[in-house]
Amino acid sequence: MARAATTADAFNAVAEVRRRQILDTLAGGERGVTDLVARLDLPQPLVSKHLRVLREVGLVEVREQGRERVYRLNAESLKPISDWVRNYERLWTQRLDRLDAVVRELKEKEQGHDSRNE
Amino acid sequence: MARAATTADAFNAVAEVRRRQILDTLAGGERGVTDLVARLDLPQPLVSKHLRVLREVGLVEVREQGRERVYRLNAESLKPISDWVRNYERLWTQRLDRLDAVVRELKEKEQGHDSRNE
DNA sequence: TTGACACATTCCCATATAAGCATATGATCG
DNA sequence: CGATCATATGCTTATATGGGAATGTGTCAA
Repeated sequence: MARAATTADAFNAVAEVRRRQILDTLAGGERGVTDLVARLDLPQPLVSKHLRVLREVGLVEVREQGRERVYRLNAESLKPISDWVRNYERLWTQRLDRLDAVVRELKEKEQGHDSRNE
Repeated sequence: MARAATTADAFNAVAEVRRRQILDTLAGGERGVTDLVARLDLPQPLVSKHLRVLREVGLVEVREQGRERVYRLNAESLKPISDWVRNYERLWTQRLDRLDAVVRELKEKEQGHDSRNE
């Protein structure tokens, strides 16, 4: 088996930096393709291809306006990623908390008694 | 150019479901490879390969204990993902808020006056 | 109708993956 | 030392990607 398709889910779609850049740009509001091309300084076909992937995963939606295609972000599709990663945030903050605790302990020891081992 | 290497960053490493499962398992505590193999019901070489990718990205760390290699999670390496996605969480909660507002407005209209168009 | 504009699609290629299978490496025990 | 356990690595194959270049498609204006 090869790697899962980029269109398999949000995780795979978002793994590509350019696609994240596109989403970041769309977070600022709807944009036509030409606008995106200008802002990202990428060849138009490339942008269109990435947009297609994002569309297939539901991360963006299109609206036709004359001869323009206005893309907009659909942030909800990022929820699976958000949900998954949230369970881990606890872990590194905990770790920092514990570090804080250790630091406090050390300070108390330092002030209270003599230092056992320098 | 082909797709970015899976070892390019956490985004790419985590795109693979199996690798996420491994991380999920390690979130419950350190585990040796054989233990992981049993829990995930995957061929050992496959697990080892995935672990290597995770190691190269810094998502896990190893400790040698006799002839065992105990892997542990390094959650901080998920921070880039967490940081990136956090900016979007706002967007869909906002959207829900706005929906709430719309619903409230509709209810008020419904109760206050007659309905213009059913 | 013709031309310009806004996008999407197609073809091509270098690259590298995930998984399967076999085998190598390294530590431990008798 | 030889056998065994615990992991890692090597090799192969099917698959599909991102990007480049060229071209197709649909819309609007003159």
